[in-house]
Amino acid sequence: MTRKKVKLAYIYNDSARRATYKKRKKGLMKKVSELSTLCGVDACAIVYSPYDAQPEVWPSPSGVQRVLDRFRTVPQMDQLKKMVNQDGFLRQRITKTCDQLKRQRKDNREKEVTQAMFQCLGGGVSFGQPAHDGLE
Amino acid sequence: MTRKKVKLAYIYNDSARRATYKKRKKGLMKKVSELSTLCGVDACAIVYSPYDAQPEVWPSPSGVQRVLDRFRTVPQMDQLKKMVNQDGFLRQRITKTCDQLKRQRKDNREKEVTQAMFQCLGGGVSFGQPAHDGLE
DNA sequence: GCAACTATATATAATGG
DNA sequence: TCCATTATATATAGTTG
Repeated sequence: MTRKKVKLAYIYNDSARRATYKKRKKGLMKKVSELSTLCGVDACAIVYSPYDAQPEVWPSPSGVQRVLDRFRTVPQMDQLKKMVNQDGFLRQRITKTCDQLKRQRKDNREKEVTQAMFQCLGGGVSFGQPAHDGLE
Repeated sequence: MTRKKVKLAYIYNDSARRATYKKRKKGLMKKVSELSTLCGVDACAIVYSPYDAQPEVWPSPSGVQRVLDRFRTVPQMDQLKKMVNQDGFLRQRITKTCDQLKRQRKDNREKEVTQAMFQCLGGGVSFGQPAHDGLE
């Protein structure tokens, strides 16, 4: 989004992907915290990556836990599916997306062993914004 | 943050707060989806507010559920790390990770459905790789 | 309230050390 | 690799109908 308009697709270059990840994760966490602060809403974000041994979270592990507990009680999938099935345009879009997904799966399969090991071997605990318990 | 640099604090004016909420929630969801797509990471966001009956989530309810399940295992992992038996730990971790991977794959249909909705309903963003198998 | 529409603040891709 | 810089793409506060 800057020197050049980036294509919204998986970045295959390892170092470029990692660099982008670091920047965007930071930006995302900031956005969540701002939304929470400005509007007084309960929100959280969780990101898993091979770069962080622990998931990056906002606001704090316990804050996330609270939001998660709340989420568990809410059923909404049925409604979403119903909405989607009604729209032909969406369906077309989904079909197209599905093809891309297949290609991605193939790629992922090749990586998974390495990924699993990387996760296991990865280092220390690190959370996004430890000090701030977020919300309101 | 535009015509004027907004102070990062709760917006007391009801209508202004709601307007900001709507705009920023949309922007946040876009950011999460972009991070996930560009970097191939597993991520989710949940926002509760008085304006939406249901919590706003990304990517899909079940996708969020999966990330949440993963999150809950983290403290356990911390303890495991301190244990001495590296081999045992690694093996256990890999097994667990593979199981998660299976669930993720099974789940991708729903994920892509929600992403497609996000794209179509939310506006013109086009994803090159909407449903990613995550876990990298 | 909502959907544009700007004008501006921010986020960030590319670059250089 | 990480930082800092910087040029540009995006996000969004304020405004209007």
